[in-house]
Amino acid sequence: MELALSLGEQPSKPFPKSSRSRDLGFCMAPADENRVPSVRFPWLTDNHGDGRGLDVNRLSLAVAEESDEGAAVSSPNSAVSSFQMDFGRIRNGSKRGKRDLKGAEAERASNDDDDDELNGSARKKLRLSKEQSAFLEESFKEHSTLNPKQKLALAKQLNLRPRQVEVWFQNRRARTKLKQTKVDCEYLKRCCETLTEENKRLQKELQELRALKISQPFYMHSPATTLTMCPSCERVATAKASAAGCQHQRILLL
DNA sequence: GGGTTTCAGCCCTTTACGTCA
DNA sequence: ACTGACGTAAAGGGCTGAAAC
Repeated sequence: MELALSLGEQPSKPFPKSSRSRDLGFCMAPADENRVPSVRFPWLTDNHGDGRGLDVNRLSLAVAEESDEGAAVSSPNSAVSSFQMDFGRIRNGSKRGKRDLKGAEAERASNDDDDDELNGSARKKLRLSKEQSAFLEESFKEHSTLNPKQKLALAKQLNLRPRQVEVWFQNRRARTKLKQTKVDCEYLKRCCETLTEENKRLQKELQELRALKISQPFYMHSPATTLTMCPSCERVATAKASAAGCQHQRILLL
């Protein structure tokens, strides 16, 4: 499978909505770089005869042509799922259903023979091939969002429906955000631990000083208002201690 | 020019499926 | 063979901005 696509041009609206299209500003490695999907796809030349994964070749879908936003050719299983999903959406009157009505109708018109097989069946989830995932990943590194042209180009290049590319990018952004959230969470956790340690240390110091106050009550004559900060050790000291050159004694009135 | 409607894109949550230990 | 955890494709709904009216 040849994967050579230049998305050269910048999206016309790369991050069109400031509040919603948040540029996460970093690029993470794919979560499952080494994962090799074992499901084989019939549009890949070495797929045949494996017997593993979805046996979509046996579905009597004669149509490889997709009408969805102009994608040229798609996989048989994506054709199956696309039809099923569009049909469901239209039946339910969902927003997406309305959006895809035209394409789905066209598709259905060319798939009338398959109605009986597909009615009421659950969606068939496909897994993208390693090559498809890798290419999408590369594209994502270039831009985390796609304009319609880029989406179509990617879809055509990868033999996917534009909707699949769109969904992949949505899910990919979600994964990126989730990872970033986890990283942030870890950072905050460490901050919290550090602050807890600091708090413990200060509490301990406070206890020591209180004990000192009890054991050496004569140092405690000065009222709190006369306390000054020792410039060398930056601790609060009595005026007397300070005037005497501050021996860095921990004399505090608490 | 401002209000309304429609459309499309995005995000978030959930569902369902595939894979693996 | 079975099962639970995990990853991920996809659905559905809400929100928003842009364009058309």
